[in-house]
Amino acid sequence: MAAQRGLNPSRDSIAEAAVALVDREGPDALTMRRLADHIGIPVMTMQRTVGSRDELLDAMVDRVTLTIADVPDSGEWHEQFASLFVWLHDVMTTHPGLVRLRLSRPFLSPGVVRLAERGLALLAGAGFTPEEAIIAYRSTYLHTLGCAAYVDHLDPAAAQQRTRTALAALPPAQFPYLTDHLDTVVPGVSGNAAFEFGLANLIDGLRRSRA
Amino acid sequence: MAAQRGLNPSRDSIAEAAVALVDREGPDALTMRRLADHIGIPVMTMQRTVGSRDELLDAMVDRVTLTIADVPDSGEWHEQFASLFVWLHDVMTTHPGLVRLRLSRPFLSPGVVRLAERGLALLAGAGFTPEEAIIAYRSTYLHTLGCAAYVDHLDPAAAQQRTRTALAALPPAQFPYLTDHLDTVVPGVSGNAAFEFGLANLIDGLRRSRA
DNA sequence: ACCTGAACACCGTTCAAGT
DNA sequence: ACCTGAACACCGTTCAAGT
Repeated sequence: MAAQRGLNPSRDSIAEAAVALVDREGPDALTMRRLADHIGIPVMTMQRTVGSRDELLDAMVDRVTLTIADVPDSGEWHEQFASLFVWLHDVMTTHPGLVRLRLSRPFLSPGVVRLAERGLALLAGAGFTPEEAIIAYRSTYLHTLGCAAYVDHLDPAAAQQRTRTALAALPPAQFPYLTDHLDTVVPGVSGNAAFEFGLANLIDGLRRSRA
Repeated sequence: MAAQRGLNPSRDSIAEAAVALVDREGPDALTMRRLADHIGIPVMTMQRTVGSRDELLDAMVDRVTLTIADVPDSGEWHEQFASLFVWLHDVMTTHPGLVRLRLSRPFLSPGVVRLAERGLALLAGAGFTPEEAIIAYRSTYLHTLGCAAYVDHLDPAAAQQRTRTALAALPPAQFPYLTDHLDTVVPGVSGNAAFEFGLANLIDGLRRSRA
């Protein structure tokens, strides 16, 4: 936890500690002061190597998205295309707070740029023009991030309970469907199944537009 | 701007001022103190009627999503279904900071609940089982919010410039597609066209699964 | 030169003092 | 009882004092 052998921790190891902190205690727990305390260095020493808070968030995304190379590049284009976004969704849901923290700016980390290159190249290989490819890529990309952003981190049970309470209080006359199907609707708020369904649906549409 | 006739502003009028503040100066500008100053009342007076910061955010979403009744309920189910999400996307992109501020908790405002009721009822009418309907609804819903969340608020030009600079610096050998199609890719980062494309694509898939 | 403590200008919320 | 000022425990970043 503390800096080893008196050496100041690197940008990447600070980012690692920050990701661990967010994973453990949620996005609101990430403050420069608290993180520095966790690592065991003065705040200003950390500030010096990692820059501002926004730059720390960049470093966190950099770190977390580096593993894209693991996605295989064999198989049909649509299978590879799907794998890319399953990978992205996995990364973002194993570190849930992160999407929320970084929503304000476009992701330009090496891993994400490589994802875009591979995704767009796959679409080009399947016959999409650049204009078609960028829109197809973008809609799949935003679908993935949208689903990942809505996964509740620390307490999904509490989120479901809040939803259930709110829906159960509705007047059945105006809300017949929601009140009738409460037990089906409430578990559905976890976005995971919705992601897979939407991704398959989107990619099916892309394939069909090529046939 | 100031409270009229000595009366303390209502929860809704505080929310109105808060939405205006976020529209004008972005999500980071929304603090309890600054908002109270804008309205012209002491912070604690505001706190009293609106509750905590999280409850203020709820009030803002409540206010902004009230107009769903305007969506017409005639036409084919898939047209109505599409209109619901176009409406949601419109609302969220005219008040961009809001999605980001409220990502942490499920939207349970009256307008959003009514959206869910109508959307799910439309799917049920088209023959989807409850289990199918909730997943279909959820993926469309998250796609919409995902696209809306990534619209950059205050300075889309700056966001595009940042993207362009990052992509232009890539080595063409490893990133042939991105460097070749820079002028097509960069404008594509605005999520609007991607939203419409993805929505049509998703709904086409839903229709096909019913045929 | 490098490092970092102290200080600054904030923040949301509690708590108690005013009426 | 209602209202709200002062205080508390934070926050990110600047600035200048240390070595």
